[in-house]
Amino acid sequence: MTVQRPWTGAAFPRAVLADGALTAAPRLLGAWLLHRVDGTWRGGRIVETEAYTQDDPASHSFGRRTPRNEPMFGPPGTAYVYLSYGVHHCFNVVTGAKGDGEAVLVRAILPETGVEQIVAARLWRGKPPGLLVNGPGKLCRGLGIEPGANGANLLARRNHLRLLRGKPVPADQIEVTPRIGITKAADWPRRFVWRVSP
DNA sequence: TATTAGATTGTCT
DNA sequence: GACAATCTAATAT
Repeated sequence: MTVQRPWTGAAFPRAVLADGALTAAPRLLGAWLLHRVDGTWRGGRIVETEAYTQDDPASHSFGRRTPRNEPMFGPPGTAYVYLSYGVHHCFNVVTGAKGDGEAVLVRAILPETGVEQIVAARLWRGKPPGLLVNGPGKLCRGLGIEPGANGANLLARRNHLRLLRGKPVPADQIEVTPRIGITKAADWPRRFVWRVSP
């Protein structure tokens, strides 16, 4: 089934995000992430997430509150975008109550609208990328998410960067694994993947 | 096919 | 000054 105009859907429920990153991360699978660039919506359903909480040594919010991690302490539904390795940007959905330093890193989506633009944006030295936008850096490049989106409200209807409610993914289709690319708390099972089974 | 090195810059110590 | 929630291309096998 293909949804023709996903951007007309309802915003993702704020209450789920307010419940915290550990609850929200699996619930965000199947939700729609959409970004309007030059009048065209790019996006698709989220298929991979990671949870980061304040008591987590791997989280940017671990320890003290700084200018960089400030958005993570904002209200649920806020966007947190940061520069990774001086090269890539990564996109998070802030969770927990305002004042809690929590977020869910969105690592991958299934491109379902604006696919041509996504593919074009990901061109790298003339080589065409695969269809699945897997990897947080590639996701931001493909969707055109930039630092300007940092702190934006993802649940506001008029925004260009939006998070919409999707059909919840059954628990038996969710795989839980350790997170990718971290050195601290590397064995914590806080990565959630929507196992796309045929 | 698997492993490794290099890019590149904001942030915090 | 060290390091990082990554990605790509090159090299080795």
